[in-house]
Amino acid sequence: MRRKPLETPLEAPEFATDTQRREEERNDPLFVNSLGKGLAVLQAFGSDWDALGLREIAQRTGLNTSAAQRFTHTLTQLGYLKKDEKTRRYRLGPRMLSFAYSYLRANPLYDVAIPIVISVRDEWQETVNVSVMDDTDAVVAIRMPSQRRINSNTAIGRRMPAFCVSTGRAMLAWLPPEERAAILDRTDFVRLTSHTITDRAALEAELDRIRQDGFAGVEEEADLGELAVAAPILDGDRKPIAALGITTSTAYWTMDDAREKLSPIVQQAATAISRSLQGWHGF
Amino acid sequence: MRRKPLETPLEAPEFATDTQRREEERNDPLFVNSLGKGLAVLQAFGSDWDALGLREIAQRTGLNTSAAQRFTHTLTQLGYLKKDEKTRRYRLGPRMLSFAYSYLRANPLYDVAIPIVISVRDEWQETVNVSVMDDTDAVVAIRMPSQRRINSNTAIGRRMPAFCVSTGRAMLAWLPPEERAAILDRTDFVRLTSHTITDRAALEAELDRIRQDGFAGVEEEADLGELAVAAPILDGDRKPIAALGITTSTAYWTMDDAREKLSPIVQQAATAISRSLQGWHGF
DNA sequence: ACAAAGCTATCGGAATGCGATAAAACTGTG
DNA sequence: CACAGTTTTATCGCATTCCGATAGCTTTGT
Repeated sequence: MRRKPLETPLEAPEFATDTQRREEERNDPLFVNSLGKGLAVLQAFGSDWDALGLREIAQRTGLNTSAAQRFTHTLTQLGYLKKDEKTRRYRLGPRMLSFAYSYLRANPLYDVAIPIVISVRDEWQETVNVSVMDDTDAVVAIRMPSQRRINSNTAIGRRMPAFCVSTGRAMLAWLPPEERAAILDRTDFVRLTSHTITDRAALEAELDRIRQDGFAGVEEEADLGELAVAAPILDGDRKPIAALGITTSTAYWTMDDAREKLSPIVQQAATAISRSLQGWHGF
Repeated sequence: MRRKPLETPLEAPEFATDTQRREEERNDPLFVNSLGKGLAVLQAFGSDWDALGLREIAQRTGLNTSAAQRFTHTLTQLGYLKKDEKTRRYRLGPRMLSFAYSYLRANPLYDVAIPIVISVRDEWQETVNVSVMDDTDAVVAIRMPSQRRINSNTAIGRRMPAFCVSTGRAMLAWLPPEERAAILDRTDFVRLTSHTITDRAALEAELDRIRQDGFAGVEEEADLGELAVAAPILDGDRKPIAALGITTSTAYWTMDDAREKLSPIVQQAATAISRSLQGWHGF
């Protein structure tokens, strides 16, 4: 509500996909609709700030009031939603955080990456994060913000289109060609800032360059004033399962400086993590 | 394995997670069972490390194979689970992280707490976290680990019984008496270490002391070798909605030192956050 | 104060999820 | 490599469970 809506993306379209997908899956006999709808209700809280009323939930999910009623009721009973009895509005409950815990604990990446992320952050006083791939998006899995660039709208779990962020590009660049192509086929090349590369051919050329350089550098393509470099984290099969990036401000760094000083850091950190991840195979 | 169909199949399906609650909700006409079961499947991944097979999921959730099949299928379709086609086992997908993001972004606590948490951590080189209350548990919402005490089994979303951790006690101590009592009634006073206070009367006395002191200090009651102090974060109604704590090691600190030096820090930080949270009312 | 909007409660009907079962795909053992 | 044991996938008829319309109730706004 009080956040600058500059050129930052207002991520609305996430639910639209769910709706149409549900439409297709109508005659999948194994698909449990009720579950899909219930989860859609949780997703409806996606990127919004304040609590939602029943009516709003119904609108966002495309459910009718009765259905929204049943699902919010169920989710509240189970502790996933909290209801303010006074305003009769709903919020996500802290239980939602525990899903993140389960994910992180199950992933050996977390254990090995955390100490390295911390030491890089402390040494360079810059924000460090590790992201993983989810379909066409890069999702932040670990984040250690620096004092001078906190940017509280980026937190663990934030998803950004992979094609325009440094960690995403690092992963894309190391993907086998056919997988890369498949993801780019599905990608919506949204222009998040005036600097965003939205031409697929140009992006593919950039990815090849990244692969040669050993790291990805991105300047103001996702957020204005932001400059980031990232390197891929590879599993036992040499497939990119994550990427480690340093995010900083154009106020402090030029891309040339970052290439020279920051890129060796992220490469070194990422390969150190990769080394510890031999024997692990992502899906 | 097949069951003998000789006996009359009186309501067999029961939830491993919460059997009794399910029993009550049996005749709640608004409760959507399919959603509850689907979420139980996600919870089944809770505290376990490696991927789960269909059979294991069925066992943990108390669902039969068919049901487990339908729910894993649905969750996989929607991207919440990832399936390894080779081993046919399931893992949580990165999408689970996004729930945490939604929760954090919706909570004004995050924005105001993050900078303060960071500066305390950097100044004192100690692990700082902010936890919130969920029923009888304290759940970590923000965590900035220090170099020397990383403890990767504590991460965002970890839930611990409130009664035996510093942040939990800080919140309990500032709760209105009847709410405090209600929570303690439901609490299972497990002995996590030999130091854990498991006597309710003793705990209540300690909570009163905490209330007077203005902070909670806990030594080795949840984890051996760990020492922590915490202070409550209050909303506009002066109700505790969270707590800020410093977690450190008994190798570096004695409780006396911590009381003297660390407790003013957490109290100061927590009140600073509380001040910014005037006008906010938790549920 | 009075509408209008939003939320809660109820209910009959039928679509949808249920669970048994069988086939298929692995796993392990000699 | 055959064979038994186990886990996963696929199919299907039936009844349970979810659906959505509706009406009554509570809050909000002017």
